[in-house]
Amino acid sequence: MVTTDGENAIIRSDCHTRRGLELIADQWTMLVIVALHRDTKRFSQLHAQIEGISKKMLTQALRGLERNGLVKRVVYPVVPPKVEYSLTPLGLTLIEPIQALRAWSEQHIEQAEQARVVYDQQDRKSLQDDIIALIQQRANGSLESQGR
Amino acid sequence: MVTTDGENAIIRSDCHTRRGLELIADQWTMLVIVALHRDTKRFSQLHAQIEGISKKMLTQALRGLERNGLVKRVVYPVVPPKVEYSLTPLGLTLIEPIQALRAWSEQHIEQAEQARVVYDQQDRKSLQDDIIALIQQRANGSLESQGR
DNA sequence: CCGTATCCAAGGGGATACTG
DNA sequence: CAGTATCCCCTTGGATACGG
Repeated sequence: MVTTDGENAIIRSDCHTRRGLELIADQWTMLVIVALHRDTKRFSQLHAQIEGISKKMLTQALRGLERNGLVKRVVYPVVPPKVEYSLTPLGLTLIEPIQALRAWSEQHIEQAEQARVVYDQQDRKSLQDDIIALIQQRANGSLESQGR
Repeated sequence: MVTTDGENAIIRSDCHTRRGLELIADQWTMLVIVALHRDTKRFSQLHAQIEGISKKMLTQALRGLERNGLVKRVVYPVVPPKVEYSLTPLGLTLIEPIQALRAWSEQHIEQAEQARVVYDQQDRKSLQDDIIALIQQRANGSLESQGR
């Protein structure tokens, strides 16, 4: 009996994939990398460019990227302060896989969101059904107690 | 004056990329997709295969994937219950970009983690320096108050 | 300008027990 | 087996104020 098995291997918590995901698998980190694609940027530029990110979250994402050698941080000792962020050579290697994700989003996100609409409609529908069934039950209950 | 500008465009909260990231950019979802790569799997199989995931988190990830049309859920009305999960055609299209991330991890994760060790060492070092400086300050302080 | 420090409300997520 | 429900702690993340 031949078991290729590769598909059923345990995805260990210390496998390369998971350690990789720990670095970038959140809502902000990949966006910061996208924003730094090609250009060096200042903190305030990034903050303005990524809609909705707070300073706290931006700082957090940048620190994580810097810590893992994906982003370089350069402080200019001037007043007012000036700090520039850029991708390191290692950080640049992430552009390709992230672009793949962006391309997927361009092509497929609408289909996924349409599926979601259908799913949520079904959800609401069965919720309604449940409520109707519940009302039926209660109605029967009061009829019974009236009957006795 | 020519401004290509493409690099400085605002990353809007409703752009395709961000809507795509909302679907999969967390610690578990992509792993579930990886686990379902090729094979249909039962809930318990997935739970066993993805080390460290709780039933709650697995359920949550699967519901999200199902909701967005990336995973198909089939319930067999038998005792004991049996539920099978598999990637939809749409879900299958995600394999490629995710494989790109896995490949990146294989190639680069060690370099990133080495950078992290260096970064953390520097952190500890400057913390030590700060403590030393603090002790110096206090020592000077007590000398001054003694002097008077 | 580029953050850090602090406070605080909201929710994430584990442990456990329970159901069909 | 495949979840759901509940409790509860602890983290997350926004708002605000402050510091270099």
